[in-house]
Amino acid sequence: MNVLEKLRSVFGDATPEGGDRQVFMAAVRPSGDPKFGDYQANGCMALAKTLGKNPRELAAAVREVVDLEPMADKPEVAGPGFLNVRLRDEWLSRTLAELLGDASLGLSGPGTTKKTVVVDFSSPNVAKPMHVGHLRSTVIGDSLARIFEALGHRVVRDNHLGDWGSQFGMILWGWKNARDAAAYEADPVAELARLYRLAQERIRGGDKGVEEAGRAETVKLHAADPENRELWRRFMPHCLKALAAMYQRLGVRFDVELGESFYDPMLSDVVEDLSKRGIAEESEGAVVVFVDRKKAPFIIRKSDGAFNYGTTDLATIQYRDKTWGPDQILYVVDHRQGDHFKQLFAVARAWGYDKVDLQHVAFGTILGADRKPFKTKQGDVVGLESLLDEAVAEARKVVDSNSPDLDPDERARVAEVVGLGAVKYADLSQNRISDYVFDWQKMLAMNGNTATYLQYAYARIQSIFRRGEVRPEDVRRRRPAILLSHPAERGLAARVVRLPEVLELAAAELKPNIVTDYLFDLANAFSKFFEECPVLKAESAERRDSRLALADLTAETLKFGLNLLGIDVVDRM
RNA sequence: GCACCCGUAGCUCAAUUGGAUAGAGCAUCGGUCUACGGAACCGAAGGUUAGAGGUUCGAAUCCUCUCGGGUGUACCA
Repeated sequence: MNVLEKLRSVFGDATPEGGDRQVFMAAVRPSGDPKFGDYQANGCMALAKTLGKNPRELAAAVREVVDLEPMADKPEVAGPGFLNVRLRDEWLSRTLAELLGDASLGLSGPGTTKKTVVVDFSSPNVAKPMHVGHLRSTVIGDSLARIFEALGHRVVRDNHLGDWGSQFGMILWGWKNARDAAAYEADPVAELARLYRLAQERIRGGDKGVEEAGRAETVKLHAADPENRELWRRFMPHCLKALAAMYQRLGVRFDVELGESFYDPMLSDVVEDLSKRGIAEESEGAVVVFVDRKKAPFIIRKSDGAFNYGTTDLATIQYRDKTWGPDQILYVVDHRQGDHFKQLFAVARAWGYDKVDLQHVAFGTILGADRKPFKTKQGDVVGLESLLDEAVAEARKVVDSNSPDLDPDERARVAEVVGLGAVKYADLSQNRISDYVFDWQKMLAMNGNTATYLQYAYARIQSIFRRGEVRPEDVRRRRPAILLSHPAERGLAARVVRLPEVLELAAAELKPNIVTDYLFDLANAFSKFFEECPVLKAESAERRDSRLALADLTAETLKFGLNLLGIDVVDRM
């Protein structure tokens, strides 16, 4: 049950004469301050102006009409015209009791209409090891996919691999001119990465020869040159295997991994169709679409006849629309491609794809402490593998010192879960468009607003059940009455029931940090409860059962929420 | 030059999109313990939301200008 949605509909029915129901509903929201209750309706002030009435009187009138039974008593009119709602304890108790046996924690209700969403994320270039820059897209995209799935939407996770671009031309050049056969034998991906870096360095150093040679290799590859195609086919499995290993460690999966190469056969048709419809035109030898005459056009065929990523992206939209008929396509990509997507979406709309909601889920570049793009001291970008290893090693130190009683295998497992959780959470708990300052300390932190804090709260709850020799399933089956006489109990209860509305908001805003904020708040409320309300030594059997139930619901919510962030929990840590 | 993004506590970030006294974490200082796990809890201090105007019941949020930073800007992806 989505409490906010329910309240919105109830207040919607009480919209004053002449007011906009939608606007009035949207003005219902959780209270920022508990002293104003649990939820508040703020629509009266805005309406008062358009209707030419006194906002407090309007609020008083709504108060009389609105029917909050049995969730709450009549709302309270406060300030200039706020309507404050406080959920009834009996209602909260009953709702929690229902949640107790519900594996979906209240998400399985009728809810909003289900849609199909394609999430295009991670999308690394193959043949280059993944680095910290790939983390954001991978982790944010995975989390958004999980959130939409949890809400019952149909999700297509698509890894749009960069397996066809000019970086392959550079590798081909490197292979033909500088390969180390033994190194390739030993570790193909490392050798290919070395060749790529070598080519890049030469080009950056002003070597026009390498630049042209690389481009020529790319053209040959695209033109079905047998040798280059053969090399591509040889390299790809190694590259994909290395990527798959990384995704497995991260716990990220895809439904499809259709790279740029997949769309290659469709590109000439795309250009032809756009030209035939008069959307594309020739300019300076290239085929382009002018989205805005004053600005640079969107190029779909270069003057040398080759296609570029804009063409591929259009073919991709066409394919996705045909294959899945999505309502929404999310592109989880660095904000520096904002202009590209703006143009791409405009061209797609002109082309007829005006029903699908195309969204660029942009995020900031990762910077070092010096505010320049993040590098190690050696000048290389930090590899994702070594970042994860570092985080896990850091976690291992803490586990070793705090829990020497766990056997080494289990400590290793806990360290992996805690370390990866820390890294993912550091990325997900902040979702600003502005650039992101990479900070080892923050990445590896395990105090405060971190995944570790949430995992710790979970482990403490499991510990209660272990110590009390109680099985959570038994508590769930008993469905004890939930007593909310202590403020900490009530605070916890009011948060547990918010999960569905939080997920809806996170999905609407495309912001996983809404989930992290919620979970941190929940864990905080639990810590307070844990300090102030003894569970196993509660003063009565009824109270003990009630608190066990509250603890179990909190644990299940934490586990569920962390899972939506791609983060695991452990029973002991 | 033009376009877009950003500027919030010492640092890293929130603020449910115009709501009530701008909140967290880290760092600093002080407290809590025979504990159902101290990877915790409580408290203090820290702010003219870059600056100046404007819009209105109400602005970190919207508008204008100024200052500062970032990104993009015709054949890389």
